[in-house]
Amino acid sequence: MNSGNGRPLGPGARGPNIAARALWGAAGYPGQVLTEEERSQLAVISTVARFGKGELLYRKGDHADAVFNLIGGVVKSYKTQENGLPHIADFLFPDDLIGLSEEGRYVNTAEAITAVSAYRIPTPALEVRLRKNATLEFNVICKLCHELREAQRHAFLLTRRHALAKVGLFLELLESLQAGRGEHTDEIYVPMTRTDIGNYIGTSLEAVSRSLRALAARGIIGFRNRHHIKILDRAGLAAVVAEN
Amino acid sequence: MNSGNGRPLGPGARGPNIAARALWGAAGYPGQVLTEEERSQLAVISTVARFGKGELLYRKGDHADAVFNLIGGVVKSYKTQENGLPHIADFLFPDDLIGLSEEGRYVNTAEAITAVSAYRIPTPALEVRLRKNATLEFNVICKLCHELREAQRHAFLLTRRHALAKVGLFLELLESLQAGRGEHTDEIYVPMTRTDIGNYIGTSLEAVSRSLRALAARGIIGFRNRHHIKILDRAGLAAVVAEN
DNA sequence: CGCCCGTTTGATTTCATTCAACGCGTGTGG
DNA sequence: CCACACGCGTTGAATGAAATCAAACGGGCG
Repeated sequence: MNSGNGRPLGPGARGPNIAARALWGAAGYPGQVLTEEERSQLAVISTVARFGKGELLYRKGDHADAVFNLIGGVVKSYKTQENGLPHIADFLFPDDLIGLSEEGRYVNTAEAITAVSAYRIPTPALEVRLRKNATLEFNVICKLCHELREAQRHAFLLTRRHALAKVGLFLELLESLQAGRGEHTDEIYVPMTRTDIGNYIGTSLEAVSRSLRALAARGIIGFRNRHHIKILDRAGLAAVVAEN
Repeated sequence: MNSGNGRPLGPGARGPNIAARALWGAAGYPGQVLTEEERSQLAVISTVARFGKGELLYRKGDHADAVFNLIGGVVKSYKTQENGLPHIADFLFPDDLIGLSEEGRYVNTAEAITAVSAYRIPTPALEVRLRKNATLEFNVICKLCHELREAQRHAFLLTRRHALAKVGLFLELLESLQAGRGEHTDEIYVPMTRTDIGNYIGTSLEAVSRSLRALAARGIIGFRNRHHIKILDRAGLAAVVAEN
């Protein structure tokens, strides 16, 4: 089972699953914050949806009638700025929650970068559940804090002046996300295009390309192919990132 | 009463107060998310703390034993990067919640930009309250979503290439925050230094200074003094921001 | 096998950083 | 009461790095 494009579900159970880290508790907090019971509860009110590469999960401004909990695949969340260029706010991976809204409307557009499967959880049912189950709700708070920190890391990355440092930090970010999902860490999976990376780190796609090549030329990273990068010299990478 | 450096408390009641916006509900959602009852509950477990300009509320890495709910004054939340330069993650105003932690440790350092008064809410007591009161908890979720959107706006701002556009967006941001707090909107209060602004928008302090002066030269903004700016030409400002 | 999208590489231009000096206002001490 | 010093802000000139425009390349998919 689970032989499709997705990754295996969490240990045993089926149903929505959320990855986050402890807020105040001890360090040994598991990556998953929902109990089996809660996952089942959420499973009752949710459906599984599938999207092909390039398909939209929703559009900015749409009525926000559901949130999505990714099962497999990668999603980019973006908005288009006044000048027409897109700004990618976030890349989303399995066990992430997506569909943030403001006053009933989605604030970003979500597009599948790869084939995607996700639990679709209608917001009215979710809100009812949340108000009833304080523990579930607390876990959602943990997840939101987690995403808040991610957004702050993103902003932190964007203050780098040199494209080299931005790309380096981006790679470190991707790797840490991958590690956080419990996947192998010997190679970084880079599902998005150079253009997407540029729209995330705030540079032109050419600068992304040049930076990656420069890192490779210095022996800091190596390519298996366009979407699989290996970090060969961690200290060197850290140095590049640090010198801004 | 309330004649000190603080601003008046919310309508009538005393106790912690949180500003946020609706998630899924109707548009007519009030800026304040706590009921009188909840404010009183929180008041029981919290104390009022005061900090002078330049004083630290807490340091990055400290054991996170409390969160703060600002009553009056302005706080900057920052971390120092590898190269030694500070990055300001956030400016915090009255009714904001501050003291985000990861696994029991503060992730940023918080410093008072002006004289500050704040409710200090110990985390253990808060967690107990949250787990008991689902509505209170739901409101905290609203607040966190709000802050998440703010962080994404920050990242959005940081992708601007030209310092002029960054400063313009920063002014619009300050103004919208001010409006969200229900204060007058005819003049923007800019409590932070040029250096702080630079550390927030990712430019040198000189670029901030030059950009502000350029905006003034174009008649887009006007100065009453260093910390009070008036927007004279909104369309012009929007144009500057839009052309990246 | 050939097309097309994504990527790489190159030359020019532009803007922010950097280093440096000066101005301004405030608070302090003589 | 004045002088000075210090922090903060402004202004100027030179350097450097990325954006932009443009063209060639490669790999994957029909």
